[in-house]
Amino acid sequence: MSEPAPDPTPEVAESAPEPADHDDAGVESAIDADIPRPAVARLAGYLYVLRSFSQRGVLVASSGELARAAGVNPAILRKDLSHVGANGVRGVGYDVGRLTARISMALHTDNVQLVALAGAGRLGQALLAHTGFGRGFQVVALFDEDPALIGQALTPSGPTIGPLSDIDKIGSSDAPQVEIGVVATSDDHAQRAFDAFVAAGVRQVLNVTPVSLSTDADVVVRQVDLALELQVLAFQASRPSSSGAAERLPSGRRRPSVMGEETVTA
Amino acid sequence: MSEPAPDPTPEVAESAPEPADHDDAGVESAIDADIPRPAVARLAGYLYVLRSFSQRGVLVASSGELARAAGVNPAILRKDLSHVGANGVRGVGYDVGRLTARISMALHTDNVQLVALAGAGRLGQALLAHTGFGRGFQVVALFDEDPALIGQALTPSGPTIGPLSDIDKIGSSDAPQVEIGVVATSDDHAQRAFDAFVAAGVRQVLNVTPVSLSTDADVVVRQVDLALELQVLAFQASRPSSSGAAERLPSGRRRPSVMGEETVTA
DNA sequence: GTCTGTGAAGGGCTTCACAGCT
DNA sequence: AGCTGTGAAGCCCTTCACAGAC
Repeated sequence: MSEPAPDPTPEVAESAPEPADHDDAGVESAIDADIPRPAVARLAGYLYVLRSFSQRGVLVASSGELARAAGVNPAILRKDLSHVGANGVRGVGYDVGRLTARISMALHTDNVQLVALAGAGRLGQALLAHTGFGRGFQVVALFDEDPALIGQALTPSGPTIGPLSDIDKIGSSDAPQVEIGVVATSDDHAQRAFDAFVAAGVRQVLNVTPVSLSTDADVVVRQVDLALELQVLAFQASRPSSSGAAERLPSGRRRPSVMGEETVTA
Repeated sequence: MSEPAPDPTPEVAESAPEPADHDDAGVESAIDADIPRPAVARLAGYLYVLRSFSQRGVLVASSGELARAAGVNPAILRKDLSHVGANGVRGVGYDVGRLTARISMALHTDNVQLVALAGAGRLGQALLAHTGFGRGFQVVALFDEDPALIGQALTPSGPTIGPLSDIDKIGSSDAPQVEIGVVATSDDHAQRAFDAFVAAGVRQVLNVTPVSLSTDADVVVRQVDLALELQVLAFQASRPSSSGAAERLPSGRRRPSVMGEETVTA
């Protein structure tokens, strides 16, 4: 048996103006936050898959279909969904709209989170573009040390870039409460921007610099280093690829990981 | 999916049959590639820490110092270093220069790896800037679909941007052998760029789009999604911070993870 | 019959703790 | 005494396999 038409056709036909229909039939059970961290990362990925399914007009999907689209094992997908109290229909599958709503609620993506971004360089701008999607984030403050950038606005309706010394202003009572700070500055300003975020009361920070930030405060820091990912990839290149045969695979074999997903298809 | 040229030439960059027991100044012992994936990611991070130590004139560092700077547990740092055959001096610590060389060799960072980048937008440019450091990567090919970018060069000495349809040219014999492909395009071009990379013989791909790439070929794919990281961070925000007390910590308490490092300092 | 939900098994990684060298 | 290197314990997560609902 071979792969059932891995459609190399053009991407999603944009001719499906699918409204995001949120119909929850009394979804109420508040799920505990005892979701394993790797599962949280995967659940966020399922949201993206579900969105594409919805745009294609798919109303119901089985765990197998979702898993293949997300590049994970069907069993772990079902287990992940069980963490958010998903209600699939046996013998049928999952309702795409309802499942989307369920995961969004569990990940608190249904409420818009306010983000402050330190570092408006290329990486910061890339992040700004990716968050603007509709994923539940809104960048309400921008900071940078480049004099050419200070005072400008990257988006027509977006905030004006201020110097890093203005980070403390997001802690003032009249300013909107920023939930997440992103450190995308140059390496030598990363710790300083981070300290300012902490002083301003930000409790979660995404650090996209290679600098390891340190603090005494109660802050959750998540670090993503693109160059480090390249190094990890380069190392795995040198690993022997197991059996010499195999050009085709009877069933997709994937090896997922926390977030730096490693999908070895062999 | 037509392989223009199968890979009859498996290039074994390094073949080290037997570990050498004697290592004088010449670091020679070949370490087996049985390094756990999370350890590889941390080792790459240690390189960054060691570089900063070296710049500050530090010649010797203990596992405790290195671990604090890297934000990890001292025990796991020692175990990570044991995987690369590190030779620390008991009662003293590690020689910064020697340890750097040792890790670089183990991660194959001592040899420059050639990279092809599809997608020269903000994210691609950010990656380009980060790899240019001296981390052992060189971007030798750039591709994008934006007519305004095609034909231009982002760096004075860098390659000229070509259309995505030119990706197959990196597979030609006269072109330099690209080891790693990076997919940083818009979502609707990601799979296409990926397929082109695979057809051109690229065996490792870093995917920084949220699209889950699928293939039948023997390719290692690593995915990093910045927006997904934000969602994971936002979720962990809502977790109860365990004990209500704790403003100070007697000893650093860290919770490391694979790569999306989560450092809860409490 | 199909597909979900989940207990149980299995594996990998982190942490502990201590032996051993300097 | 101080610090490294490592076996062993423990934990978390993934995978398997099957009972149960439609």
